[in-house]
Amino acid sequence: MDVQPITACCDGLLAAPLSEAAAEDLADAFKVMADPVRLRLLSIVAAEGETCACNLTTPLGKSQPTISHHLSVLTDAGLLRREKRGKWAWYSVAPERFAVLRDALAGEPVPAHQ
Amino acid sequence: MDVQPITACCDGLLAAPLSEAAAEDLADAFKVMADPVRLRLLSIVAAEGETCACNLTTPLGKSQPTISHHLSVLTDAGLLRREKRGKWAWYSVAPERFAVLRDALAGEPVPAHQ
DNA sequence: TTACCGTATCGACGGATGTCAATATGACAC
DNA sequence: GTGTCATATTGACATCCGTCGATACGGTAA
Repeated sequence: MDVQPITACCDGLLAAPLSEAAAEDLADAFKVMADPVRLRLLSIVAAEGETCACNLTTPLGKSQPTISHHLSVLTDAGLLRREKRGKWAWYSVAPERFAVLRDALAGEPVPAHQ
Repeated sequence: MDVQPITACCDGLLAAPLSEAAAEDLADAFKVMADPVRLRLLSIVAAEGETCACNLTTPLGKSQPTISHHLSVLTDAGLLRREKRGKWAWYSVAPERFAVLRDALAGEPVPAHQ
């Protein structure tokens, strides 16, 4: 109930002026990516495939509540999927979600400037 | 003296685990994008082409120091270029910089999952 | 049931950051 | 020179957010 739609935008923010609402949504999406612990969690889960949360607490040198918090943020944002099996929580990446951010950054074919 | 290099990463953060340093750099880059005012400034400058700062203060409903601050953040991050002509400051987008973020989000060809 | 374990939530703290009023800087016109 | 305008900087404030210890929840096993 938290996965924001990012409705308005998305021919790339460089294509046309963003509405206030669209800018808010996009900023929220980027905010999720704007933390080194979350980026490392994403990269580890992506590399491992489906990963138990128990494998994620140790390697980043953060406390268990902190890791759990970041995993929730990533899951709420739709970047990770969580599946509970018994007492373990298994995480995997939801790659569809990354396309939204990538598209927002597109906007131009990056011409060699000048 | 502020444009961070984002040295280590960049086959996409989904390709391989990020080092602590690479994650820090990438997170800093995303942090710049994680503000609605900055996103709107980027989109306006991109749409207008080269734009005078005087055209940017009014439409976002923020004070002149606030806009100036955000423009500096974007410029320091290498996303905007600033050129002073007389007493006016002209801004234009530096699209090369966006590729770094886009590449970091690539990592996978986004397979239709399941 | 009780005991233990993995995970999530709560509450509090501290640091980062967006914001604005006031001020400084620097350029043009007179 | 003085005055005015566009922009940048400073300083202070409030809010957001990453972090952790303590605790709660839920499952498994005896």
